[in-house]
Amino acid sequence: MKDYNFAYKLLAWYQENRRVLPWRDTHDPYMIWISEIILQQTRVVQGYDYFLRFMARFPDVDALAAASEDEVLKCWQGLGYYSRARNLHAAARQIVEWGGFPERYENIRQLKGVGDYTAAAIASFAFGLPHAVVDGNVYRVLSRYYGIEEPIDTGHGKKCFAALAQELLPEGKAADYNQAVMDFGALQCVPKNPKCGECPLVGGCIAFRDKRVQGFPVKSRALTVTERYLHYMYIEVGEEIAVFRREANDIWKGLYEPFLVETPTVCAPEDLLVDKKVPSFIRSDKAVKTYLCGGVRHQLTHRTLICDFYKVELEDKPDDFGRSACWVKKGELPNYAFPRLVVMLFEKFGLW
DNA sequence: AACGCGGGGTG
DNA sequence: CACCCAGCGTT
Repeated sequence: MKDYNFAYKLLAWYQENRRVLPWRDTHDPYMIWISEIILQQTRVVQGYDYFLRFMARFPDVDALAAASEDEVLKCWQGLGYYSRARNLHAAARQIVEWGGFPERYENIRQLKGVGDYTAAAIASFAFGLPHAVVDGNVYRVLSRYYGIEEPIDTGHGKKCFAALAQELLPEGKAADYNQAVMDFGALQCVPKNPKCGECPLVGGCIAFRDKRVQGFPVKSRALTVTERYLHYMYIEVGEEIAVFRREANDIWKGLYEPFLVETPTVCAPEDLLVDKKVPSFIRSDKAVKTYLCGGVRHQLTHRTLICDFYKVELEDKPDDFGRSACWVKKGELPNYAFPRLVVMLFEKFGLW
């Protein structure tokens, strides 16, 4: 049996409390697509300025498709989850090849970087199609209201929530309803200390009735944080700095960084600057000086990066790094996309 | 099914 | 410090 009460109370709340955002009140699929990718695992306040800059720099899908991947990543610098930018760029070229933005859910869903959530968001917001979104807000709101103990991070759990969300979708109101649940989760039914005292749905909320609001949603496993040990070598010859584009399927793929030596465990300078750990041209002798400038800890969601920063002084460019270097003039460094950690190191040591 | 992927805000 | 955010792709 369909619970119309839930949807209509939510829609009434939304009319009074909706956020005004630049990607709302438009049906332009390009604008909606960009906003949805930016907002994956990213709060509105964090993505807001990036959205405005991105639209100014790449106003339509042709502009995005014509750009280089490096230009797109530069625009994305600091936002994180850089595969979003790479996939966005690849998808733009796909769209141009198709001759325009896809208008059916199945075709939208085929774009790189577009999963079930984003396909439903674009389909409903741009084209009014009846697909329910399921994001972190929806998991929290539905699990609390209906008291669902099914974990949200298993295949079975995801299916259950997707089916319920779809069933709750009011006919002809997919766009408003989807926006309503997400705003409700972001503003009212927040993760910690939700505003149950002034909630229009509190009368039917199972979690509130059982005084277990903070126990929802249920997750089956916890995040594990491990450490990585990075040693950056700032190599300057004349006016030029050696930087390298990360190509591996690892953190920061597609971004640039100084010469990196990574060790499996902590490693002090006297143990690092020996044969077989670093290339010979970095080891200090009469012609080469390598010295430690300092260290920082950098916290990511799932990694603690323990990072030392070295300067290497030498007279000529080494002929073999074992990887392909880009020699960049100091003043040109801001044209390259760097991880936040590298930006902070450059600032800390006054290197740009 | 489980894991990897950023950065920042919040209590 | 732990947890979460308009999730997705790979293994």
